[in-house]
Amino acid sequence: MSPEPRPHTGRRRNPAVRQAILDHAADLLIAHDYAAVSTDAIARAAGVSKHTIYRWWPSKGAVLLEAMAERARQQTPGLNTGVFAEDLETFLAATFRTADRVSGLLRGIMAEAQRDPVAAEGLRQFVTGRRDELHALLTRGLEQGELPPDTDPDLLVDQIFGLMWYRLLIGHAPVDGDVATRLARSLIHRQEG
Amino acid sequence: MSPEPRPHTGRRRNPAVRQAILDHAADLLIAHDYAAVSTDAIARAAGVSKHTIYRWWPSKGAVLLEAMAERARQQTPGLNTGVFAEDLETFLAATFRTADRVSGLLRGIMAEAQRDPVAAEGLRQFVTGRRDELHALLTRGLEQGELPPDTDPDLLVDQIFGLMWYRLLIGHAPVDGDVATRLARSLIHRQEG
DNA sequence: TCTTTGCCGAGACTGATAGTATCGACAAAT
DNA sequence: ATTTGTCGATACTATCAGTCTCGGCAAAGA
Repeated sequence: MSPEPRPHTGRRRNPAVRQAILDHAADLLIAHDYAAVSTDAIARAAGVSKHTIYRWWPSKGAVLLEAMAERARQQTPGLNTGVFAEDLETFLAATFRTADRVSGLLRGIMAEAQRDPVAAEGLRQFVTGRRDELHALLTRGLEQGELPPDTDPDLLVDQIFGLMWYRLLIGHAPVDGDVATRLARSLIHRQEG
Repeated sequence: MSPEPRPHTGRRRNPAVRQAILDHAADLLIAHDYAAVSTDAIARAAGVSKHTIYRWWPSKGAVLLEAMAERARQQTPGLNTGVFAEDLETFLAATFRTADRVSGLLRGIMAEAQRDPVAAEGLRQFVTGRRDELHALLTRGLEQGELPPDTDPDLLVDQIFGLMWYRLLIGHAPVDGDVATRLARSLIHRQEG
C-alpha cells in the first residue's frame, strides 16, 4: 500500500505556466477592481486554460492568495540595524508602503477570505508570519527598555497591523511612510512622558 | 417643470416589509456564512419578493449595510460617567462585545464593500460616525491629562478599531471584553511610566 | 363607490461567474 | 514506441445579481 509507487513519469509541470498565472492574477488584482477579476479573466490574461488553473489550485482564492504571497516575498523589509527605534520605523515604513502599492491585491484577498475557507486559512498563515516578525522586533525593543515595560506585544502587533488593514479596507486615510513614521514615534516616545 | 406636482397618492410603503427584509438579512448574515447569503435567500426568509428588495435598495450591499446600521443603532454604548479611564473601558468593552456577537454581519459587509461602491460608501459613513465618537472620548482624555500629551487621537482611533476589525476579519484572536479591558488599560497606564 | 396611483408577490429572464467534464494534442521519461 | 501526465479548447452545470412583466390589491381622492 505504498502511497506513490511510481515517483513521477510523463510530462512535468511547466513552471512558466504557474508563474504566468500568479503574475497575471496579481497584476489584475492590483490594476483592476476586485470584482473584475474572475478565473476566466486570469486564464485569458495568462494565456492559459481555466482547466489548468483548477488542476493546481483548489479555488480562485487559493490562486489569489499564492499570488499575494509571491509578491510579498519579493520585498522583505530591510535587516535590523540594532537600533530599535530605527528598525521599527524602517519596518513599518517598508511594510506600509508596500501594502499601499498592492492595496488592491490585499483588499481582494481579504474579501475572498470571507467566503473561501482555503483563502481564509492561507491568509491566516501569511498574516501569522508577518505578525511573528513584528512581534520579535517589539520584544527586542521591550527588552531594551525602548517600550513601556507593561507593553503587551500581542496587543501592539494587532494595533499596528490592524491600523494598516483598517485603513486599506475602509480607505478613509492613507497608508504611507508618513503614517508609519508617526506611528513608530508615538510608540517609542511614550516612555519619556 | 415642477419636479413633483402630486405629492404621493396610491398605496404607501409597508414598513413591516422593510423591517422584515432588514431583520432577516442581518439574521442570515449572523447565522450563516457570508457566501450563503444571497438576495434570493433574503427574499425567501423574509417572505418577500426579490423585486421589492430592488425597489427600495440599489444593491445587495446596500441592504446588508442598512441592516447592519439598524442593528448597531439598537445598542449604543453607555453614557459617560466623567471618569475617563472608566468611560474608555466601558466604551471599548461594549463595542467589542457587540462587534463579536455580530461578527458575521460585519465581515460580510466588509467583504461586500470591497466590490460594491454603494456598500463601501455606506460603510465609510458608518465607520466615520463610530470613529468620531471614540475620537471625542480620546480628546477628552487627552485634555484631562489621562493620555500622553503627544498622543495623536486619529492614529489611536485607527489603532483601536483597526485591532478590532483585524481580529474579526482574520480570526486569529478573540474580540471580547477581556481584550477591551487590556487594551484600555495599556493606553492609560503609559503616563505612569 | 369608483378611479387612479403605486406597493407587492410570483416568477421568468439575462448575463456573469465558479467550478467540472471531455477531448485531443503534445511533451517527457522509460 | 509507449506510457504518463500536462495543457488548451470548449462545452457544461449551478448559482447568483439584477431586470422585467404581470396581476392583485391597498390607499387616497373625487
